[in-house]
Amino acid sequence: MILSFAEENYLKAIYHLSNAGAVEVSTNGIADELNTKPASVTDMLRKLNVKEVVTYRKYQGVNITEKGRLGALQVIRKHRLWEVFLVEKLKFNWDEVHEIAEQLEHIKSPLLIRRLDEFLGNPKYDPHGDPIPDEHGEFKAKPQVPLSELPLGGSGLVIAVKDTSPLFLQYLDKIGAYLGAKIKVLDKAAFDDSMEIIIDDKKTIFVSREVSQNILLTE
Amino acid sequence: MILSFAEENYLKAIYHLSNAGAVEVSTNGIADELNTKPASVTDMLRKLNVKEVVTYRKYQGVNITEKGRLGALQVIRKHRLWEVFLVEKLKFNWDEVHEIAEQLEHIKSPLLIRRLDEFLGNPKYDPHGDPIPDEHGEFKAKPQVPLSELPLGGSGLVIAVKDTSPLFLQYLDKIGAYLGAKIKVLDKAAFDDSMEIIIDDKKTIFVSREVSQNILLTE
DNA sequence: ATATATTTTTAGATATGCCTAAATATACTA
DNA sequence: TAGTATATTTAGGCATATCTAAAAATATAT
Repeated sequence: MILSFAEENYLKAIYHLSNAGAVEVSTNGIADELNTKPASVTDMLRKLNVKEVVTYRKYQGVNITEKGRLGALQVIRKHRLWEVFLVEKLKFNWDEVHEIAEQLEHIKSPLLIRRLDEFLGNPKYDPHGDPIPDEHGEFKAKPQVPLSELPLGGSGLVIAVKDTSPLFLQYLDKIGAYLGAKIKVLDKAAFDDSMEIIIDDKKTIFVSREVSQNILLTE
Repeated sequence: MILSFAEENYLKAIYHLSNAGAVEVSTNGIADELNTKPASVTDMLRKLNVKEVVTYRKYQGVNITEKGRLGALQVIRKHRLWEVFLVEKLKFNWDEVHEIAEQLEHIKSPLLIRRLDEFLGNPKYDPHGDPIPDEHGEFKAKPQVPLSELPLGGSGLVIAVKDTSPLFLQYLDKIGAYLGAKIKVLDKAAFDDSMEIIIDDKKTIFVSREVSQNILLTE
């Protein structure tokens, strides 16, 4: 099945939205995710429906099919492998790789990806802690808990980040909250859900709810 | 200056045709090179003319401008660096890399290319012996003589290949005419321009004019 | 349950990049 | 140099992917 650039991006967006809550994905939600207009989404959904990567009935939202899920996972696999390459081999920082990987993920060559995977030593996680699907779309996600849900006194290791925008990642660099860092909750403020945490038993800081929701930990 | 995928491909084709003979490039020549129709070329030439990467007056052929030449060289730089990456790092054979590099050459990120160049150790030549332009479009081509022009008894080292199609490269692999191999002309047949050669003082074979024109040597 | 608000779709454009068929300009040749 | 062949351009379409504005369907709230 051959998908265009644009089709791959829509599919990926629908996959992500499916996982982030309801199975039913809305036209507006996709438009938001992709910074396009709802009218454009409607057009594309009809095309994706014909290709049987989603099931779509107008006004009824859209569901990704198994075929679509596997297609999306292949694009995600490529994206994450390229991110590993950029960080591990080309010495990019983790906040610089997303945009470039958005381009690289559309390169069509199964052999290239197999060789790249090998060259990188078959990594299982990308620089943001997200799991890399294998050739069959299989992956194992480690159990992840947002920092925001930790109880007072609770602790865990940073295993992934939800928001991968440069600004957020740069902030994490600044406070030293790298992947693998240990975070312990010292205090929680009920009124705004901010918390005081200590990173690697060294640095004590306050983080807002916005931040604590986007840091994922293993227990 | 931002060029589209298609614009970059046209520019590259025009650059190659400019170098391979006349400065004036023909509409049909470009159509041939890109496997498109002359009518499509005419459309594109008008666009490229507006962007000032070529000078074009209808029925008068087209010339690449300095701005266009530099643009083309950047695409060529990316193409050749990716080819080095594919062969040196991902263990592709030299006949497998062209198509993939055709895709990779359009990735937009100056920083990526700078880092890739560094990672590869600033290579000066690609896997087919072609020089890699630097960031300013500068490169030094070694003097190249087609095998077909060598006199009887003459010899040289394979420094590049003109035809980079998989079939030709596989043929060269088969006869052992890798980059760096020594070739000596043992006999020349005037009637069909075929020749008998010896490769690395070991293997004697006959090659047609078609082949000898596409093997480039240093003297 | 009816009115209002929101979401989604349709209709009609636009831009890119390609095509075929026909017209026109240039080149070649007798 | 006239006539033919070749090269090039124009005209009109098509597909993809986007948009705005308006219409239609669905959701919500009193």
